[in-house]
Amino acid sequence: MKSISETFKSIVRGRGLRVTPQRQLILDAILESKGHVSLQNIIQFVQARSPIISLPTIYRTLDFLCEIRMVVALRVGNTTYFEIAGERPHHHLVCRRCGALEVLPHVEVQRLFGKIERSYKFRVDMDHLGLFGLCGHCR
Amino acid sequence: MKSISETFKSIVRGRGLRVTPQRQLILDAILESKGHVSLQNIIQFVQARSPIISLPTIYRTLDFLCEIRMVVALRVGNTTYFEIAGERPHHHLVCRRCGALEVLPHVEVQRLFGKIERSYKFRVDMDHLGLFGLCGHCR
DNA sequence: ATTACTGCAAAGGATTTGCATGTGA
DNA sequence: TCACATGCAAATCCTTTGCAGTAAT
Repeated sequence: MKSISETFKSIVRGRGLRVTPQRQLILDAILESKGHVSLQNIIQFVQARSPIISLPTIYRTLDFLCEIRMVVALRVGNTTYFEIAGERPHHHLVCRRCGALEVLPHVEVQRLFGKIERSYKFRVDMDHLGLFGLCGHCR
Repeated sequence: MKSISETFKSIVRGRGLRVTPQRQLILDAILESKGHVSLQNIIQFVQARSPIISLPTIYRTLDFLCEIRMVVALRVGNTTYFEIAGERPHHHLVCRRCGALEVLPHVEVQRLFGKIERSYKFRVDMDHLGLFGLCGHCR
């Protein structure tokens, strides 16, 4: 089983594109987060390690990672999060107070989506939901 | 029973503030929509009728209407919608194809929120959800 | 007569683009 | 070598702000 970094290199090179230190570092920022990172945190992470990397490169690289389907972008409220593509669909519970994100599996929302489809003839097809509220600690 | 426009005038004057043609026109844009209007549609509506009204005034007035609780703003994806405050909480089904918004009453999502509270000790407190998908016509 | 509200122009922040240079394959 | 990727600077988009003039009460 190849590591995600290896997979990344094969995908990129397979397309005749290039693996650069910038791309690796930005991918690392997402990998090390074990879950999801906000755009702002990625920028901090990257610039802390290598202040030379420019903002346009960060934006372009994140677009690039999404295009090659290594990464997905999630909009939750005003914040954009990035995570390694994979275990989708799934959802997040976002604490308003402490900002913690907790994963909510898709099965939990399937009943609601099914009910909506039956009652409203509307097929909800969201593969990510960000639900705000208060977590156990902050209640 | 007073009309919404009358209510608006009393609220505004009651606070020592002023009813202006600009504010009335922007409120009309929301009232005539029978439901919800996007910011872009409000701008179009207003500027079609009175091109003199400036963008800053539109933004300031919408903030103002929200502050006095006549109107609520909803972010659905990248778009901000405005509607007359009132029957909340409630939710929207948004068709990806035709853009139609359908109302989803809060009861429908209550079961999910309750389940989440029991299983995850997380209290979801969203009073508006925008659920994307395909409506009956566009399926 | 007050003083809140408006319009204009300009500032602001976040993201994107053009172009010359640098660099991975 | 050669095209892709980067960095810089500038452009863009949407929204907000400062300020002097206008208008509602």
